[in-house]
Amino acid sequence: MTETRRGRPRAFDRDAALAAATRMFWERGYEATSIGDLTEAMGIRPASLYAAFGDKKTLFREVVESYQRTEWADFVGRALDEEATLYRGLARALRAAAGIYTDPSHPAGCLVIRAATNVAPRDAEIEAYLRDIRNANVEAFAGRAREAVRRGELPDGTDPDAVAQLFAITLQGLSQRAGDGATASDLLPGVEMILAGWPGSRD
Amino acid sequence: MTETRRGRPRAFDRDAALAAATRMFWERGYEATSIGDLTEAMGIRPASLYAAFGDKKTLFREVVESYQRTEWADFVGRALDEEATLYRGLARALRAAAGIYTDPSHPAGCLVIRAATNVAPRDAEIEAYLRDIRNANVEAFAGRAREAVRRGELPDGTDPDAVAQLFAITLQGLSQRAGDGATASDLLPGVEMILAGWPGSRD
DNA sequence: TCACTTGTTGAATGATCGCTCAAGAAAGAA
DNA sequence: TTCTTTCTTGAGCGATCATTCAACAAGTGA
Repeated sequence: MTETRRGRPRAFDRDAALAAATRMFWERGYEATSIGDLTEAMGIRPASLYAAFGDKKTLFREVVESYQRTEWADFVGRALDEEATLYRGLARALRAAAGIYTDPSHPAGCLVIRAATNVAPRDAEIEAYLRDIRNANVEAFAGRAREAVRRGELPDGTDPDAVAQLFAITLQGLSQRAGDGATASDLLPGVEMILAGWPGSRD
Repeated sequence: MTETRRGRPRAFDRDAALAAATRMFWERGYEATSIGDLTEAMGIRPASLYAAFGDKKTLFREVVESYQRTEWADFVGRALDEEATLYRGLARALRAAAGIYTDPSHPAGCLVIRAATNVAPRDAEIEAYLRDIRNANVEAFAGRAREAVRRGELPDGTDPDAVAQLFAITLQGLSQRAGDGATASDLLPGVEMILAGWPGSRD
């Protein structure tokens, strides 16, 4: 029972505008993207942006939330969820990251990792917002690793936190290297070398 | 034969001011550090900064050059130069990075890796300046790895570029994790797991 | 002593920042 | 038609940005 909207209808596609904003933030980061950059990319004027999305910080949070639901970010969680063992999930995620982070059809690397690294004090909450997401992801990796140790997928005494940090270090490093122009074929052999150190079974 | 300086002498210690500027840029990055932030940290006024260091970009380049000569950045090259084998140099550098990047006595991570990642188009040359340094370092790693393969330190068929990317991915990932608040004891076990995959001799 | 050189001071430059507002336009409701 | 609601437009807000300038201060050289 959706009521008919009163008042003048929006003249632009909200989802398309959000996608354009996502691309800008992904490419330049939060602070380096100005409202002027956004309105130009979205094809609207400032007052329309503020009416439809709130202020810049609110828009950015909505961008991040929608980004995390896309395949460009969700591939990690899906790999860990869908594969039967931790090694398979982790290996699939890291190999996929080498491809996705360097895919030329969109900005390099991961938006959550890259978009708010150098930030003035006035935007410290945005920096913390992304950092909290990243650290929560590391904690989720550690939980998955503890489960794997319990299941006997890893040798006794293997440190689940070490596995989680290995994973986080590699993912964040891949994102950085992609931002520096590395290609998938540059990164994949490095990923394979890292996977070679895996302590347990590869099944 | 240093001539005596004519004119009014400088009222501040240029090296100390440069160190203060380094700290600011290291902590916040290039764009998020304003001239006002710098003059406050350096204890001087804008006109003195411009007289002594040129404009913001020139100051930043001098900061980066002096930073690279410090132990906080030079430890990588020294590890690779001083150790007899590539593995030893690489292992020493990565273990040291886990400690140095998280050392609470200075800002987290590496200035060259972190200080210009989200940058507006007007400062694209600064972004490129640091990226070129990083990519030149990767190329230097690859050269060192080619030499190691030639020397027989690594199994036949080992890809020197893969070794270089493994090294770069890990270093840049460590810098990122340190920026997110990870400690040395968080990161070291992850480093050890990565080193465990090394294909050749550990000597 | 006086010219010359260099550094410091405080104010001010134009540009850009995120954001807002008054006026008008386009829809449904009465 | 007229009222109400919502959106768009274009102009403009104060704040902050990097940078500069004229006036003054503190040294050296003659």
